[in-house]
Amino acid sequence: MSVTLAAPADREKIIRLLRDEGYRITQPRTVIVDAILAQESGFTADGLYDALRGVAGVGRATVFRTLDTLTRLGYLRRLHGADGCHQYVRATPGHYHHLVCTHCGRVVEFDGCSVSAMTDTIAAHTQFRIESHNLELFGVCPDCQHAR
Amino acid sequence: MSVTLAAPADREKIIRLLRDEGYRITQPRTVIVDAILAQESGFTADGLYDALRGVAGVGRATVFRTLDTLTRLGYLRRLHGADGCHQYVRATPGHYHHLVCTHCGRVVEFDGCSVSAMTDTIAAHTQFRIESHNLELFGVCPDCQHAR
DNA sequence: ATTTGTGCAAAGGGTTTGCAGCTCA
DNA sequence: TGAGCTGCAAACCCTTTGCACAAAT
Repeated sequence: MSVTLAAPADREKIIRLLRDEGYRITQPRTVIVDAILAQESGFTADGLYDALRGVAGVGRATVFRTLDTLTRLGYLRRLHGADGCHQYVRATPGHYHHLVCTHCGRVVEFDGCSVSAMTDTIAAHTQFRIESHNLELFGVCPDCQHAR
Repeated sequence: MSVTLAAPADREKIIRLLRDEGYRITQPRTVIVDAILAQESGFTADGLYDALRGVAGVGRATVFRTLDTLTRLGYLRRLHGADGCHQYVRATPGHYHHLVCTHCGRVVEFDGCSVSAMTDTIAAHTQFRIESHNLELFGVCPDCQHAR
């Protein structure tokens, strides 16, 4: 199993991928990317929009469109569980599961070797052909456990 | 591991629990419970409202409120994955995971013995104290695999 | 020069709320 | 009878869309 802190902030890598995928590197997009990299934890689209309000004249639609793009590219993931079905977290393309600290919002990613073992078992029991899954974990990170 | 077809339809059990919890057994609530038990698969609040439209003068708000109540009592669960973040499925209180057929919508429940093994492993690796999780699987059920 | 992206404002979907009246216990 | 529940409609929140203009390649 591999476990990493979520999303090593790599502005250049994101911008390069955007360009490689045929997206233009516009001022609003770079501003939004920077704002995302500044987020300590999960965030909502509208929260990000508010954060940008003072800084630049970026429209709400552009925020939504850019979040969508980055989600498609794998640099963001939408979370659904616990509080709020509309949060984004930074992600590393290829890492598919998140463990979120419910106190400070810190996000840890882990890969799914044991997940696929489990889906195999369930497939055998149910005869379903399992095509996808959605797994999110919530808990308290070491720092927040000690800081009390 | 235990695997069951989701939610053996038990109208009386639900109504008894509602009463035990201090809820009144009103005509709209029973109509909504019946409508839920008639659902073959996942459904949306508004879909249920539409289904009731012709039958009775049940208001949209009441539908939402009742779905909320039944979710709290464990007889419904909200699904988030795949298509639509706003579906409900019938559930059995105490069973926490669902496997949904993406073709016919059939829902199978399974318990989480292997899930807790996995969360233990992840907790050991990350030092997080894991408090809750959200797991949904999507696939194709045996019937839909053969019917093609 | 072209094509893509943008802001704005309006529309859209889903859900919640306020409240007067109704109903179950 | 009275607390709890309801329907209605309006409000609300989040997200998407249409469109004329602006900016990146």
